Amino acid sequence: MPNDFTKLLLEWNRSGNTRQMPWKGEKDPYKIWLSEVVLQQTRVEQGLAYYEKFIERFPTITDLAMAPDELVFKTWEGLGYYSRCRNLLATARTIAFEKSGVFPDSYEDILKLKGVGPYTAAAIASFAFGQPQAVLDGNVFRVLSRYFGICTPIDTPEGKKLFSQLAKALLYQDDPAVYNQAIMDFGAVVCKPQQPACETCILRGDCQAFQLGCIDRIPVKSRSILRRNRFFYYFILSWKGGYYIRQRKESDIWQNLHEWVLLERSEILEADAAGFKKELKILLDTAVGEVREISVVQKQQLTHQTISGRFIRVELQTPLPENSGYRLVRREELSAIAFPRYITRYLETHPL
DNA sequence: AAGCCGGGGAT
DNA sequence: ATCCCAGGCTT
Repeated sequence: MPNDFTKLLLEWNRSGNTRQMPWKGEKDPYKIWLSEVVLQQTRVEQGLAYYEKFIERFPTITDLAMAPDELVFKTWEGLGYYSRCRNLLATARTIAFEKSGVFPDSYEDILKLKGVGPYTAAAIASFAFGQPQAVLDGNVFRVLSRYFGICTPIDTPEGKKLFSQLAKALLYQDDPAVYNQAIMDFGAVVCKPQQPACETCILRGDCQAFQLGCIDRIPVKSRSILRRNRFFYYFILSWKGGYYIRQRKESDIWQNLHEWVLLERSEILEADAAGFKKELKILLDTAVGEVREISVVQKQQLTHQTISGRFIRVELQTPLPENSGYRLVRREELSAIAFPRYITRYLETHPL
């Protein structure tokens, strides 16, 4: 027998939830998994086009598993958190080639997949296989903390444990999939982070945060993130119609994506052609050509870093040495290679 | 347990 | 500017 919260939530879902999404009611675990990974820390509106594009290009998990890495990364380009893409591909290959294309159907086995944590495992288990696993995402944290007036920080082990138990206890056993979908829809549409629709909310009579007038202070988070400033100077070196790039490998931002010749500094550098030419010469330990253009300062905000810098176009007079770490690619090849947004944004206004 | 990993939209 | 998003991995 459902409790009051679950009853009210299901009532809202029946009568007041008009939210539509392509994966709603979907039972194919591949599509569920794909949609969930795309949507990790990503708004539905932002992820939607990527989901459609993946399904179109890779209709089955085997299609995805057999695809070249670069095509998959190119499809993911611009969505961010690129480890999701790397793990997506690894898991597709594991399932396609080691599990005969059969998606695991128990929560425990789903949880073992790369890139699949407690939330995604619960989502797949409930949506694709109807299992009684309660999802716990940003929406659920917010809805439950407000409704029950819980001030325990949600980003601590204690908070995670508390909300996990609560979510489990509230789950509608007769239809876990509908319940999970409903609570996330409710959090996204009604119990929003800012300016929630309390005036029309059918749960407000029992909502502790609303009754106490502290909606805007719940959920509570313990730590605040601090950002560091980094300064990237990208040299776009051209040689005989080609351009030098490399793939980022270090454990740093934008892993697996490509970039131009990078000079990183701890401060902003002026648009000084002679200065940049000198820096480049030191960086590559080789003669360099003419500096054609230096861009204005471009800035991008990441979660833990603020990237600022310039793009410097240089026409080489000799090719780079073989051991430079960079490879020469033709201009036409660049459209198949994945770059971080910081670079594609520049290219939008400064085509090669 | 804390820190790190993108990009975009809303406020 | 700040917050947050259908979180998960690494250290």
